[in-house]
Amino acid sequence: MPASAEGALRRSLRVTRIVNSYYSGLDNRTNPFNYRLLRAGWIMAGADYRIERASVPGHEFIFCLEGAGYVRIAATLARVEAGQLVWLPVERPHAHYPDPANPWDILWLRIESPNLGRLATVLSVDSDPVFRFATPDDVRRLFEEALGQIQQHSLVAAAATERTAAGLMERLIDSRSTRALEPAVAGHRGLAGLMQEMHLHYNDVWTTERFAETCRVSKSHLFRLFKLAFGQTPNAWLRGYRIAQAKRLLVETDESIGVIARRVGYEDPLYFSRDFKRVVGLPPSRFRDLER
DNA sequence: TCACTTCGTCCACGAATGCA
DNA sequence: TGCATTCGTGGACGAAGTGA
Repeated sequence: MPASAEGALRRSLRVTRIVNSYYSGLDNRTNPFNYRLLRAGWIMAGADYRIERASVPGHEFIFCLEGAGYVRIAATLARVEAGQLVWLPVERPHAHYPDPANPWDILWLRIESPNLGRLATVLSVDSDPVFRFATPDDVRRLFEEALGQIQQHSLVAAAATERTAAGLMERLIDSRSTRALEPAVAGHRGLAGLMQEMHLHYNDVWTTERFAETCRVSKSHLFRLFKLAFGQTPNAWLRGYRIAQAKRLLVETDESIGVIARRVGYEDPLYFSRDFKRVVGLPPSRFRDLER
């Protein structure tokens, strides 16, 4: 039996072991920094270990050391494998659990910061919460640093946590930056600008002329460039992002389908329903019922 | 660049639901 | 029971997207 298969089998038979689990000793009044590390821990999960919660404060970051697992936030279900990180905005209903055939070992952090929600939006965390890295060991070291800092309950440690959290954000942003794209589009400032505009103004009216003008290229070159970088057209990308935002609003709010359609950029609520069903497989109203 | 295909929007209509 | 509102479906047409 290969070593990797043997390791997976051994993990699938074990019971869950909480190796470390720490709480922060500093609250909002005593911690003057932007990032506040609320909790951190290390878990060697058994096959039946499962976390399912409606809401807790902050954002949770899980780094998979070995094995594999799954996370669910709103309607997004994602598989996480060794060396990958998953970002969970845990103020919303969420769940995470190991792959029973190969349960994961994870390091996890729960961080609170006023800017994390906006950053999550910019990085499309709702539609793609899993981050992959060229050098995952660097990310692992940041988690280990944070585990050491949270045990100290001092301002010096809180300051160090600020640096560690900022380093983690830098790596998350970097993993989704244009540097990760094909060489032909790497560093294309127009395309980077277009992506930033699309993230910030996804609910505006976008025409092919606006895509091209924002990217500062011709229409035909825009389609070539975009497809090379993302494997789809600008409108297809925008549609996926809008549907992801709509899923979130359907679960989090009581607004009507028509209001949500307009909020995410669909001028025609009827077309939104048709598009939603085509992408998700359910009409918006049915999706909302099931998710609640 | 251009011809062809696919997509997005609009309109009309019907079903389901809530309310007076 | 009738009316208003919300949501879903189908068809037509112009705009967007693709490939040579």
